[in-house]
Amino acid sequence: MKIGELASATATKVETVRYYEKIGLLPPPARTSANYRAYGNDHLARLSFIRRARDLGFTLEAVRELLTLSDDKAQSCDAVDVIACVHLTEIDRKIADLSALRAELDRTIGSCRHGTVADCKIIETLAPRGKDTA
Amino acid sequence: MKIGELASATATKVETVRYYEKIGLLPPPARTSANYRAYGNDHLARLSFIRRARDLGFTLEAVRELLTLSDDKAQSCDAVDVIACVHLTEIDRKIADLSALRAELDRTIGSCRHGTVADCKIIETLAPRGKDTA
DNA sequence: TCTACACCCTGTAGCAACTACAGGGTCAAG
DNA sequence: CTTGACCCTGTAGTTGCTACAGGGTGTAGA
Repeated sequence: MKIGELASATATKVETVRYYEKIGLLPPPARTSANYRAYGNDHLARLSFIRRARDLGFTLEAVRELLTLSDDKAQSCDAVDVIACVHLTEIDRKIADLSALRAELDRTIGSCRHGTVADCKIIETLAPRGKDTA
Repeated sequence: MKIGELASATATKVETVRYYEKIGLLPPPARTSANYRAYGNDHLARLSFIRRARDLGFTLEAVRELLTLSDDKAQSCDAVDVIACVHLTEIDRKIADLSALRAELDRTIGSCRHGTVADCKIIETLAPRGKDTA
Protein backbone atom coordinates (compact mmCIF):
# COMPACT_ATOMS: atom_id res chain seq x y z
CA MET A 1 0.00 0.00 0.00
CA LYS A 2 1.32 3.43 -0.88
CA ILE A 3 0.97 6.36 1.48
CA GLY A 4 -1.88 7.91 -0.50
CA GLU A 5 -3.91 4.69 -0.28
CA LEU A 6 -3.25 4.33 3.44
CA ALA A 7 -4.21 7.95 3.94
CA SER A 8 -7.51 7.73 2.07
CA ALA A 9 -8.32 4.38 3.74
CA THR A 10 -8.14 6.10 7.12
CA ALA A 11 -9.43 9.55 6.15
CA THR A 12 -6.05 11.02 6.98
CA LYS A 13 -3.91 13.46 5.04
CA VAL A 14 -0.68 12.18 3.57
CA GLU A 15 1.29 14.81 5.48
CA THR A 16 -0.31 13.68 8.72
CA VAL A 17 0.76 10.08 8.11
CA ARG A 18 4.33 11.22 7.59
CA TYR A 19 4.01 13.39 10.68
CA TYR A 20 2.91 10.41 12.79
CA GLU A 21 5.92 8.52 11.53
CA LYS A 22 8.23 11.40 12.38
CA ILE A 23 7.02 11.62 15.97
CA GLY A 24 7.31 7.85 16.34
CA LEU A 25 3.61 7.00 16.53
CA LEU A 26 3.61 4.97 13.34
CA PRO A 27 6.63 2.69 12.68
CA PRO A 28 8.62 3.45 9.52
CA PRO A 29 7.46 1.10 6.76
CA ALA A 30 9.56 -0.71 4.16
CA ARG A 31 10.49 1.22 1.03
CA THR A 32 10.12 0.37 -2.63
CA SER A 33 13.04 0.66 -5.04
CA ALA A 34 11.79 4.17 -5.81
CA ASN A 35 11.97 5.01 -2.10
CA TYR A 36 8.19 5.06 -1.75
CA ARG A 37 6.76 3.99 1.60
CA ALA A 38 5.18 0.52 1.40
CA TYR A 39 2.59 -0.15 4.11
CA GLY A 40 1.06 -3.42 5.27
CA ASN A 41 -2.11 -4.30 7.16
CA ASP A 42 -0.40 -3.82 10.50
CA HIS A 43 0.19 -0.20 9.62
CA LEU A 44 -3.40 0.18 8.51
CA ALA A 45 -4.62 -1.25 11.81
CA ARG A 46 -2.34 0.96 13.86
CA LEU A 47 -3.26 4.11 12.00
CA SER A 48 -6.97 3.27 12.32
CA PHE A 49 -6.44 2.93 16.04
CA ILE A 50 -4.72 6.28 16.20
CA ARG A 51 -7.43 8.00 14.20
CA ARG A 52 -10.24 6.60 16.33
CA ALA A 53 -8.50 7.60 19.51
CA ARG A 54 -7.96 11.09 18.09
CA ASP A 55 -11.63 11.26 17.08
CA LEU A 56 -12.47 10.52 20.71
CA GLY A 57 -10.34 13.52 21.63
CA PHE A 58 -7.32 11.75 23.14
CA THR A 59 -4.08 13.71 22.87
CA LEU A 60 -1.24 12.20 20.89
CA GLU A 61 0.56 11.50 24.16
CA ALA A 62 -2.47 9.57 25.43
CA VAL A 63 -2.67 7.72 22.11
CA ARG A 64 0.97 6.78 22.48
CA GLU A 65 0.30 5.30 25.92
CA LEU A 66 -2.80 3.49 24.71
CA LEU A 67 -0.83 1.97 21.85
CA THR A 68 1.90 0.79 24.21
CA LEU A 69 -0.69 -0.71 26.53
CA SER A 70 -2.59 -2.37 23.70
CA ASP A 71 0.60 -4.14 22.65
CA ASP A 72 0.83 -5.96 25.99
CA LYS A 73 -2.26 -8.15 25.84
CA ALA A 74 -1.59 -10.02 29.10
CA GLN A 75 -1.58 -6.92 31.30
CA SER A 76 -4.50 -5.71 33.34
CA CYS A 77 -6.43 -3.03 31.50
CA ASP A 78 -6.70 -0.79 34.56
CA ALA A 79 -4.12 1.60 33.11
CA VAL A 80 -6.27 1.92 29.99
CA ASP A 81 -9.26 2.64 32.15
CA VAL A 82 -7.37 5.34 34.02
CA ILE A 83 -6.36 7.12 30.83
CA ALA A 84 -9.92 7.01 29.52
CA CYS A 85 -11.41 8.22 32.80
CA VAL A 86 -8.97 11.09 33.12
CA HIS A 87 -9.91 12.07 29.59
CA LEU A 88 -13.62 11.86 30.38
CA THR A 89 -13.14 14.13 33.39
CA GLU A 90 -11.28 16.57 31.21
CA ILE A 91 -14.12 16.61 28.68
CA ASP A 92 -16.65 17.21 31.45
CA ARG A 93 -14.62 20.15 32.65
CA LYS A 94 -14.50 21.60 29.15
CA ILE A 95 -18.24 21.18 28.67
CA ALA A 96 -18.88 22.88 32.00
CA ASP A 97 -16.55 25.76 31.12
CA LEU A 98 -18.13 26.23 27.72
CA SER A 99 -21.64 26.11 29.14
CA ALA A 100 -20.86 28.79 31.71
CA LEU A 101 -19.28 30.89 29.00
CA ARG A 102 -22.25 30.36 26.73
CA ALA A 103 -24.66 31.50 29.41
CA GLU A 104 -22.69 34.66 30.04
CA LEU A 105 -22.36 35.48 26.36
CA ASP A 106 -26.05 34.82 25.84
CA ARG A 107 -26.92 37.22 28.65
CA THR A 108 -24.62 39.82 27.16
CA ILE A 109 -26.08 39.52 23.68
CA GLY A 110 -29.62 39.50 25.05
CA SER A 111 -29.09 42.90 26.64
CA CYS A 112 -28.10 44.55 23.35
CA ARG A 113 -30.59 47.24 22.28
CA HIS A 114 -29.11 47.61 18.79
CA GLY A 115 -28.35 51.31 19.12
CA THR A 116 -24.95 52.89 18.69
CA VAL A 117 -21.68 51.53 19.96
CA ALA A 118 -21.74 54.16 22.72
CA ASP A 119 -24.78 52.46 24.26
CA CYS A 120 -23.88 48.91 23.28
CA LYS A 121 -24.31 46.55 26.22
CA ILE A 122 -21.91 44.03 24.72
CA ILE A 123 -19.10 46.57 24.58
CA GLU A 124 -20.12 47.81 28.00
CA THR A 125 -19.84 44.30 29.41
CA LEU A 126 -16.34 44.03 28.06
CA ALA A 127 -15.12 47.47 29.03
CA PRO A 128 -14.31 48.32 32.65
CA ARG A 129 -16.95 50.53 34.28
CA GLY A 130 -17.31 53.92 32.59
CA LYS A 131 -13.72 54.14 31.44
CA ASP A 132 -12.73 55.34 27.98
CA THR A 133 -11.04 52.61 26.00
CA ALA A 134 -9.50 54.79 23.30
CA MET B 1 2.47 51.89 35.94
CA LYS B 2 5.18 49.33 35.19
CA ILE B 3 4.48 46.21 33.20
CA GLY B 4 4.44 43.98 36.27
CA GLU B 5 1.80 46.11 37.94
CA LEU B 6 -0.33 46.24 34.81
CA ALA B 7 0.01 42.49 34.44
CA SER B 8 -1.03 41.67 37.98
CA ALA B 9 -3.87 44.22 37.83
CA THR B 10 -5.33 42.29 34.90
CA ALA B 11 -4.30 38.74 35.88
CA THR B 12 -2.07 38.58 32.83
CA LYS B 13 1.50 37.39 32.51
CA VAL B 14 4.14 39.96 31.74
CA GLU B 15 5.15 38.06 28.60
CA THR B 16 1.57 38.10 27.40
CA VAL B 17 1.36 41.87 27.77
CA ARG B 18 4.49 42.24 25.67
CA TYR B 19 3.03 39.76 23.20
CA TYR B 20 -0.16 41.81 22.84
CA GLU B 21 1.98 44.84 22.14
CA LYS B 22 4.01 42.99 19.55
CA ILE B 23 0.94 41.90 17.61
CA GLY B 24 -0.50 45.40 17.78
CA LEU B 25 -3.38 44.74 20.17
CA LEU B 26 -2.04 47.00 22.88
CA PRO B 27 -0.44 50.31 21.81
CA PRO B 28 3.24 50.76 22.76
CA PRO B 29 3.41 52.82 25.95
CA ALA B 30 5.85 55.60 26.82
CA ARG B 31 9.21 54.56 28.23
CA THR B 32 11.05 55.67 31.34
CA SER B 33 14.66 56.77 31.19
CA ALA B 34 15.62 53.20 32.01
CA ASN B 35 13.62 52.04 28.99
CA TYR B 36 10.89 50.54 31.16
CA ARG B 37 7.37 50.55 29.76
CA ALA B 38 5.20 53.16 31.52
CA TYR B 39 1.48 52.47 31.27
CA GLY B 40 -1.48 54.74 31.96
CA ASN B 41 -5.15 54.13 32.73
CA ASP B 42 -6.05 53.91 29.06
CA HIS B 43 -3.74 50.91 28.74
CA LEU B 44 -5.26 49.36 31.83
CA ALA B 45 -8.75 49.80 30.38
CA ARG B 46 -7.77 48.39 27.02
CA LEU B 47 -6.01 45.37 28.46
CA SER B 48 -8.97 44.70 30.78
CA PHE B 49 -11.22 44.74 27.72
CA ILE B 50 -8.95 42.30 25.93
CA ARG B 51 -8.78 39.93 28.90
CA ARG B 52 -12.50 40.02 29.40
CA ALA B 53 -13.14 39.24 25.75
CA ARG B 54 -10.57 36.42 25.87
CA ASP B 55 -12.26 35.02 28.97
CA LEU B 56 -15.47 34.91 26.95
CA GLY B 57 -13.58 32.85 24.40
CA PHE B 58 -13.22 35.38 21.60
CA THR B 59 -10.20 34.86 19.36
CA LEU B 60 -7.56 37.58 19.23
CA GLU B 61 -8.80 38.47 15.75
CA ALA B 62 -12.33 38.94 17.09
CA VAL B 63 -10.95 40.98 19.99
CA ARG B 64 -9.13 43.17 17.50
CA GLU B 65 -12.38 43.83 15.64
CA LEU B 66 -14.29 44.48 18.84
CA LEU B 67 -11.66 46.99 19.92
CA THR B 68 -11.84 48.79 16.60
CA LEU B 69 -15.63 48.91 16.80
CA SER B 70 -15.62 50.10 20.39
CA ASP B 71 -13.47 53.05 19.39
CA ASP B 72 -16.16 54.39 17.06
CA LYS B 73 -18.88 55.24 19.54
CA ALA B 74 -21.28 56.77 17.00
CA GLN B 75 -21.60 53.68 14.84
CA SER B 76 -24.42 51.21 15.04
CA CYS B 77 -23.52 48.25 17.19
CA ASP B 78 -24.90 45.70 14.76
CA ALA B 79 -21.39 44.62 13.79
CA VAL B 80 -20.63 43.94 17.44
CA ASP B 81 -23.77 41.87 17.67
CA VAL B 82 -22.77 39.85 14.62
CA ILE B 83 -19.36 39.01 16.04
CA ALA B 84 -20.88 37.96 19.35
CA CYS B 85 -23.58 35.84 17.70
CA VAL B 86 -21.13 34.07 15.42
CA HIS B 87 -19.08 33.29 18.48
CA LEU B 88 -22.12 32.00 20.35
CA THR B 89 -22.92 29.67 17.47
CA GLU B 90 -19.37 28.44 17.51
CA ILE B 91 -19.57 27.71 21.22
CA ASP B 92 -22.82 25.81 20.73
CA ARG B 93 -21.15 23.69 18.08
CA LYS B 94 -18.24 22.92 20.39
CA ILE B 95 -20.55 21.97 23.24
CA ALA B 96 -22.51 19.67 20.93
CA ASP B 97 -19.32 18.05 19.64
CA LEU B 98 -17.95 17.52 23.11
CA SER B 99 -21.23 16.12 24.39
CA ALA B 100 -21.40 13.57 21.58
CA LEU B 101 -17.80 12.64 22.24
CA ARG B 102 -18.47 12.36 25.95
CA ALA B 103 -21.37 10.02 25.39
CA GLU B 104 -19.30 7.74 23.19
CA LEU B 105 -16.38 7.69 25.59
CA ASP B 106 -18.71 7.03 28.49
CA ARG B 107 -20.26 4.08 26.65
CA THR B 108 -16.79 2.76 25.91
CA ILE B 109 -15.60 3.05 29.49
CA GLY B 110 -18.83 1.56 30.82
CA SER B 111 -18.26 -1.62 28.86
CA CYS B 112 -14.84 -2.24 30.44
CA ARG B 113 -14.79 -5.43 32.56
CA HIS B 114 -11.40 -4.69 34.13
CA GLY B 115 -9.74 -7.85 32.92
CA THR B 116 -6.62 -8.05 30.77
CA VAL B 117 -5.79 -5.84 27.83
CA ALA B 118 -6.66 -8.73 25.51
CA ASP B 119 -10.32 -8.51 26.61
CA CYS B 120 -10.40 -4.75 27.16
CA LYS B 121 -13.47 -3.20 25.54
CA ILE B 122 -11.85 0.20 25.42
CA ILE B 123 -8.93 -1.09 23.36
CA GLU B 124 -11.38 -3.14 21.32
CA THR B 125 -13.41 -0.06 20.53
CA LEU B 126 -10.32 1.66 19.25
CA ALA B 127 -8.85 -1.23 17.32
CA PRO B 128 -10.35 -2.34 14.01
CA ARG B 129 -12.35 -5.57 14.38
CA GLY B 130 -10.22 -8.55 15.41
CA LYS B 131 -7.05 -7.30 13.82
CA ASP B 132 -3.68 -7.47 15.55
CA THR B 133 -2.35 -4.00 16.23
CA ALA B 134 1.26 -4.96 16.90
C1' DT C 1 9.04 8.37 -27.91
C1' DC C 2 7.63 12.25 -25.78
C1' DT C 3 5.09 14.53 -22.51
C1' DA C 4 1.68 15.63 -19.24
C1' DC C 5 -0.01 14.59 -14.92
C1' DA C 6 -0.73 12.37 -10.56
C1' DC C 7 1.65 10.78 -7.17
C1' DC C 8 5.87 10.27 -4.14
C1' DC C 9 10.19 12.24 -1.50
C1' DT C 10 12.65 15.58 2.10
C1' DG C 11 12.81 19.59 4.71
C1' DT C 12 11.16 23.78 6.48
C1' DA C 13 7.89 27.26 7.83
C1' DG C 14 3.33 28.50 9.24
C1' DC C 15 -1.16 28.51 12.30
C1' DA C 16 -3.23 30.12 17.66
C1' DA C 17 -2.04 32.11 21.68
C1' DC C 18 0.84 32.13 24.33
C1' DT C 19 5.09 30.47 27.51
C1' DA C 20 9.84 29.91 28.66
C1' DC C 21 14.15 30.69 28.38
C1' DA C 22 19.01 33.15 27.54
C1' DG C 23 21.63 36.84 28.40
C1' DG C 24 21.68 41.07 29.71
C1' DG C 25 20.35 46.04 32.39
C1' DT C 26 18.15 48.80 36.61
C1' DC C 27 16.94 49.91 41.15
C1' DA C 28 15.88 49.93 46.10
C1' DA C 29 16.94 47.75 50.56
C1' DG C 30 20.02 46.11 53.94
C1' DC D 1 28.20 47.27 47.86
C1' DT D 2 25.92 43.38 47.07
C1' DT D 3 21.70 40.80 46.77
C1' DG D 4 17.42 40.10 44.70
C1' DA D 5 13.38 41.58 42.37
C1' DC D 6 12.17 43.56 38.61
C1' DC D 7 12.81 45.17 33.65
C1' DC D 8 14.71 44.66 28.56
C1' DT D 9 15.20 42.10 23.74
C1' DG D 10 15.04 38.19 21.00
C1' DT D 11 14.37 33.49 20.04
C1' DA D 12 12.58 28.91 20.51
C1' DG D 13 9.20 25.79 22.39
C1' DT D 14 4.21 24.04 22.97
C1' DT D 15 -0.02 20.94 20.14
C1' DG D 16 -1.36 18.75 16.05
C1' DC D 17 -1.15 19.26 12.21
C1' DT D 18 -0.98 21.83 7.28
C1' DA D 19 1.25 23.98 3.38
C1' DC D 20 4.65 24.91 0.65
C1' DA D 21 9.32 24.54 -2.16
C1' DG D 22 11.91 21.98 -4.95
C1' DG D 23 12.73 17.94 -6.47
C1' DG D 24 11.98 12.48 -8.28
C1' DT D 25 8.78 8.49 -10.23
C1' DG D 26 5.38 6.08 -12.87
C1' DT D 27 1.88 5.64 -16.24
C1' DA D 28 -1.31 6.79 -19.89
C1' DG D 29 -2.32 9.11 -24.08
C1' DA D 30 -0.76 11.62 -28.68
